[in-house]
Amino acid sequence: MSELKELATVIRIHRKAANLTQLQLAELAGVGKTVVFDIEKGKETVKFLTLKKILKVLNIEIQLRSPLLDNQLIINEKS
Amino acid sequence: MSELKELATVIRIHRKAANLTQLQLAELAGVGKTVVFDIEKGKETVKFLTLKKILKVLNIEIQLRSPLLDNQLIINEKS
DNA sequence: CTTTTTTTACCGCCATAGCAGTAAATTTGA
DNA sequence: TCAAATTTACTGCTATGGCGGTAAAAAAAG
Repeated sequence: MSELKELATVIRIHRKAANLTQLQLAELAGVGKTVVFDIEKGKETVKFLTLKKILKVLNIEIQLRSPLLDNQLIINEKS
Repeated sequence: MSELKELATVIRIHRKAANLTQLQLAELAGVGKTVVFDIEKGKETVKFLTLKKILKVLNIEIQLRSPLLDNQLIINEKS
């Protein structure tokens, strides 16, 4: 399973857990319904900002990790 | 400091640590030099795939985190 | 079963991300 | 100091992401 398939799955699982339809999630995130569908389908070329809007609604954080980053930086925890 | 400023900073720090110029990083990632500059400047509307290409070169991993996923991690942790 | 809801899919349109080229600022380092 | 390297900053162009509308599958509810 590819990374973005996993991203798609993670989003779908969280959306279901939140008891939201794709349309509801899109509206809450302030994006078009097409994007939610595309992301859950595994589209790789979505805008990072758009993805973040959706992840925020679902309370999913993006964390950057690397050998250099001992303290992991959470980059979408606020705003 | 905004989230994406942090992302910009993380990328710059890793790029410097790898001793790469923006142009070299762009070429290694297979993207245009403009994008590397824009991201390090804090541009919020970069494509997720483009960002991933750059992060990959710098050996930075994107990790999704949420209460739901954390529980899963803890459950599966000591297998 | 039938009806309702949700998902999948496709459509044209618009806004813009990404591109190379260029050149000016800035930094580096010899 | 001063030349080279790098970064910053524009440009016009092309490709495409995101949009709502629509409607057919698919799933859920009754």
